[in-house]
Amino acid sequence: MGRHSCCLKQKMRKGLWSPEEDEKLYNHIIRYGVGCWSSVPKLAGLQRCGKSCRLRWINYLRPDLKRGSFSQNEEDLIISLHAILGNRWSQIASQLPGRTDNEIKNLWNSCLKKKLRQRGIDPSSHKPLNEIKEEADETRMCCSNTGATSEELPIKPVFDTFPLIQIQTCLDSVAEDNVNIYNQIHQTLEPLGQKEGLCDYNSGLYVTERFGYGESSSNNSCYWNCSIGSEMNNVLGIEALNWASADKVEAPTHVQTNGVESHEQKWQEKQDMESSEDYSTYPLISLSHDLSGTCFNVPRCALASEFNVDFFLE
DNA sequence: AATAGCCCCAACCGCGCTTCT
DNA sequence: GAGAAGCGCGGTTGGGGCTAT
Repeated sequence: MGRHSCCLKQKMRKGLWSPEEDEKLYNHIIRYGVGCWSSVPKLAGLQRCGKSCRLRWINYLRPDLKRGSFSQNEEDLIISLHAILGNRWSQIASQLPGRTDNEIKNLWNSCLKKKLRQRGIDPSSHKPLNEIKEEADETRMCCSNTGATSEELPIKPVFDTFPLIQIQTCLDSVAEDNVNIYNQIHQTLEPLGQKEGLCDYNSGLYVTERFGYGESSSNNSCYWNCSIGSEMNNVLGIEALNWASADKVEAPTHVQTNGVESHEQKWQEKQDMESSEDYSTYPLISLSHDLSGTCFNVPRCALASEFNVDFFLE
């Protein structure tokens, strides 16, 4: 793999962008769109690598960028999201319209970490600092009792703080006024993350929205797309699917397998007619055998009711 | 006024993943 | 299937501005 071929070429300009360069890049993208980044500098008449152009556009030139300092609400939202997502700056940025991952990363490293420490909170774990200290003391005690150093102790699997579900939804509607977002997300998802066997986040079940990075949507009816990786069963076994409840899907799921639709329509009918049909009777485990590559489209409202997190709904 | 230290932020770097050939 | 190319992400760096001495 190595470095980009464009970066190996000589005579590429580096460092700060001049206003002329900005203008060239801006005009080019406004007129022709991005297309292939590696060809952008040549077409725009710039002596920069495509990567540099991409970065400049995303972090500075994009017309939808919000300028100015972060509001208190934005800062609170970043802290809340960081508690769940960790250093996934691009995912955090996708919840803050007009803000870039770089900007948020810089804010975190320069200000928010400091603020949290001042409040007595450890910025990496989001736990009270005294709690962290107690844990460290316990570890030290344990080490001294066994005669082992902390490095020699058996390694307990470390799990991502944001298991199973990557929520990439546009929270613009709540960013300004939902002060309880952290508690809602955290209280709901933390128990899931704590369950054993639920924690292969990359190969397991994940949820993303259909729209991608940098895009936002006010479309309330969009679905979360839950894909089950082919390695799911290998890595986790059948228990991995017990993610929402012990043995059932409490929320209605729309399952598309080989183009065959199933529950979406029923869900809609239920919504429309307040049908009394009980969807909790669909056992999830029974679906688990041939789900490799299967795509679940879970209505957002269904997850909202499942997780009791009302910010999912606008 | 000079300068040392700190802070902030734009930009670079390296790596992993995806797509293309 | 393998290698190359492209893209995106997170970590890091370096320079400019501000402040304290």
